[in-house]
Amino acid sequence: MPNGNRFLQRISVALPLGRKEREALEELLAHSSSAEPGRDIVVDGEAIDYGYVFERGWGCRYKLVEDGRRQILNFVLPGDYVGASGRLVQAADHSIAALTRAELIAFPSAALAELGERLPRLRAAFEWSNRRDLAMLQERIVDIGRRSAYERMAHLILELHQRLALVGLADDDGFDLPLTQEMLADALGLTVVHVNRTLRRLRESGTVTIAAGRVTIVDRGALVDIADFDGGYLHQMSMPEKTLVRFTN
Amino acid sequence: MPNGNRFLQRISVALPLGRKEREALEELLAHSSSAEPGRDIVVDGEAIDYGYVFERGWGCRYKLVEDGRRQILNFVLPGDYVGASGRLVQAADHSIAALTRAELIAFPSAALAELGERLPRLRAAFEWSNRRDLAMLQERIVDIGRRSAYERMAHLILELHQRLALVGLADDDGFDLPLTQEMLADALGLTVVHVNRTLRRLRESGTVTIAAGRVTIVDRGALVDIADFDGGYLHQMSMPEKTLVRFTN
DNA sequence: CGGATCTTTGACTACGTTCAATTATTGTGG
DNA sequence: CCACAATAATTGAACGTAGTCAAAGATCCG
Repeated sequence: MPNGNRFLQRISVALPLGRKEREALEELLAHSSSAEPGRDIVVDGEAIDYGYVFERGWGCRYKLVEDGRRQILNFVLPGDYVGASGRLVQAADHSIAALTRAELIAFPSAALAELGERLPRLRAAFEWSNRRDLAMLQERIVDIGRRSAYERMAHLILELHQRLALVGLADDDGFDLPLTQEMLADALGLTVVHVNRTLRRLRESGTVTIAAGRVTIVDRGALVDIADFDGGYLHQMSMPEKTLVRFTN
Repeated sequence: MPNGNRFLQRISVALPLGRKEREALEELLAHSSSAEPGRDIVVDGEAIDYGYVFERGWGCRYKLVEDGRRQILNFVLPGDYVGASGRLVQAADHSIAALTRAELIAFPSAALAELGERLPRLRAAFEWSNRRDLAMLQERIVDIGRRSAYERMAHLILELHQRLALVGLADDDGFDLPLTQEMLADALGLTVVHVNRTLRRLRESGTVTIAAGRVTIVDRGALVDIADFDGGYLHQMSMPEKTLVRFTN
C-alpha cells in the first residue's frame, strides 16, 4: 500500500481527488516516519514547516497550562491531516503528540501551499479538513461546557466510533481504544479518578464497556440518548455535487 | 465611512489588501442591514448562503443542547467575519446571533469563493480569519476544560480587551461590555449565579470591576497572573513579511 | 521476576449548581 | 414623567458533581 493512501482514502469521502491531485501529492511527500508513543511531533510555539498525515496509530493535539495540566483539543486518527495549513502560520499554537506508536507522512507546508495555488480541488480538500477540525472543536466546547461527565464520555465514545468507522477501524459493536484513562481525562476536562468512575457507571448502566483496550458498545441507542449525539458535524461538511463540478478541471 | 471599512481595517492588521481586493470586496457587498438584539443571523442546520461582517455591535456563535442549555462558542466583535467560508459547507453547524443591535454587511458566499479563486491574497485574508477563529476556539477549550471559573473569567476579560483594542474599541483601563451575566455564563460554561459570584470575587480582589456595562481593569498584571494569559493566539497568526511578498501580485 | 504504569476504590473536600427570594435596572405605555 | 412590567443582578442555603489525597490491585514489559 503506497504512502499517502490513508489520507487519500479519508479525504475522498468528502472530495474525490483526480489523478492530477493524487500524483502531485505523491511527489510532494517529504518522508514517512514513525513516532514513539508520547513523542511530540509539533511543539507549541515552535516553527512549523510540515503538515502530517497519520497513516497508522493515534495522536492528539493539545495545550499545556502553566502548572502542567494538559488539555487535549482533539484526537488524531489514521487518515487525519494535522499541522501547518496554508502559509499563514509560522509558529504552532498548540502541540501535537503521538499517543501510540504512529506512522506519519510529512508534507513540506510551503510546497503544499504552492501546490494548492495550482490545484483548487486539492485546496478544497484541505479546506474541508480544516472545517471538520473546527466542527469537532466546537462540539468539544459544547461537551465540556454544557454536558456532565457522564454525557461527555458517552459523546466522545460515539464520536470516536463514527470517525473510526469511516476509515474502517471500527465495527458495529465497538472498536479498539489505545488510550489510557488519563488521556481520556485530558480530553474531557476531567480527572483520571472521575473518568474511572464515569466508565464504571456507563458499564453498570449496560450501554458500553471499556476494558483491555477495547470499547464494546452494548446499547448504542441508549448511548445516543445519554450523549444527545448527532454525528452530523462529522460529515455534514461533505461536498455537495453542485459544488463538486465546479472544481472539476 | 464606506461599508466594509471595519472589516478591511481588521483584516489589514494581518494582511494589507491591495486596491484590487478592496474594490472587488466593495462590489461584492450584497447589502448591509441591522439586526435587533437576540435576533438569529444564522440558524444551526439551515442553509447558509452568506458571510457577514459585523460593522457595529456584538454577536455570538453558539449551539444549543437538547434541553435548551446554550453554549456560546465565541463572541463576535466589530470587524469580525462570520458565516459561510469557501464553498464547502451548505448547512450551518452552529447558530449566529446578534447580542446587541448590530450592523452587518452580507456577502454572498458563492461569489466570495469565486472571487477568492482569482485573488489569492483575498483568499489568504479569509484563511487568516478562519485560523484566528480556530485559535480562539482552542483557547476556549483549555479555558473551560482546565481552568477554574475565576481564572476563566479573567481570561475572557483579557481576551475581549485585547480584541477590542485591536479595533479601537478599548483603552488601557477598560472597555464597554454590552453583555449580561447570562451571556458570560453561556460562554464560560457556568451558571449565571456563579458568574455573579465570580465577578464579585474579582471585584473584591481589586483587579477588575464590571458594572453598568463597563469593564474597568484596575490591575492588569494581577489579572494576567490569575488567567495565565498570553494573548499570542490572537495575533500570532499574522502574516510574516516573507510570506506576504509572495502574495503581492 | 520486579519495577513501572495504569486502574480501581475509599474517604473527604470543594467548586459550582440548584432553588428561591430580594433588590436593581431597564424599557414602555399611559 | 411616572408607574408598572420585564429583565437583570445579587445574595442565601442546601445540594451534588467532580476534585483531591491516599492506598491497594492489576497489568504491562523489560
